[in-house]
Amino acid sequence: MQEISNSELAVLNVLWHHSPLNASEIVNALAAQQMHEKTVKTLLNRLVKKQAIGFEKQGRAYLYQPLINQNEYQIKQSKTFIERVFGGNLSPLIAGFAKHNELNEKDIAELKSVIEQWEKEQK
Amino acid sequence: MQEISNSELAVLNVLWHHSPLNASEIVNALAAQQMHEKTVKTLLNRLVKKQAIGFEKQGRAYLYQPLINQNEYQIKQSKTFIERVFGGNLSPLIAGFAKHNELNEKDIAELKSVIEQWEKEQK
DNA sequence: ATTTAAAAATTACAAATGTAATCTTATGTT
DNA sequence: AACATAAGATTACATTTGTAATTTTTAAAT
Repeated sequence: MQEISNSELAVLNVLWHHSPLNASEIVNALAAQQMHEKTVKTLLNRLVKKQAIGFEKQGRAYLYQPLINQNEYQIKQSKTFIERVFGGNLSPLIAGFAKHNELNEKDIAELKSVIEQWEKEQK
Repeated sequence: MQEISNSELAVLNVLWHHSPLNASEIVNALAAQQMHEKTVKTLLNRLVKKQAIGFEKQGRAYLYQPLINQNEYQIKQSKTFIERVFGGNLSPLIAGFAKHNELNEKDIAELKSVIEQWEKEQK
């Protein structure tokens, strides 16, 4: 599948959060990001063309829903990002966040739990 | 400053690894990624225009070096990425990596050290 | 000094992207 | 049934990006 652009992703994020939704509901959800209605419609069309979302007719309107899985998308993008920006090493990202005080209590707790889980699985 | 594109970043990464370098040295470094010489030259020009790199003349050739800091770039991009893809939460990224077995011994060790460091600083 | 070859500068060009406006069509209303 | 209106479809258009080719300049060799 073709790449999903940044602005397309904003639309997709809405549908990952809650779906199905019709176009005007999506427009409303994106009003905060001051994205114009016509722009959202364009992006919906492009996402359909890219087979990232699908729809079914509901009266005059369409009901859209994602066709790709958010978690899969996230992990794939993460790998690509870390490859591109960090040469494939994850930990510099974490270290960078730590250094710039971007980590909070909750992050640390979750990191610990991830580590614990990982170690359990290594048995 | 304008955004740095993916292919531009590949060039910039070479210079972050070692600089200053002249164009043909950079071309050589990128030969592995089968990037055409002319393409590299174009990207060097664009990076100069974007003020991401600078140069000084050395004979007929230019010696290029980065003008922006890699760590700063990395943290900024990381924040943007995590905002865009994970809605701002770091830990799902790590958890995702863990779940897909993308974490190795070394990553875990570094994560632990980051956590330790973080806790020390919270005192 | 001339020629040449290598560097840099300029130009090219299609595809993707951001951002809408306009056109067409189907549906709800009167 | 006619019509207004709202949805979706199509068109628009400048900018960015990937990927080079062509042109111009200039230092190096003879």
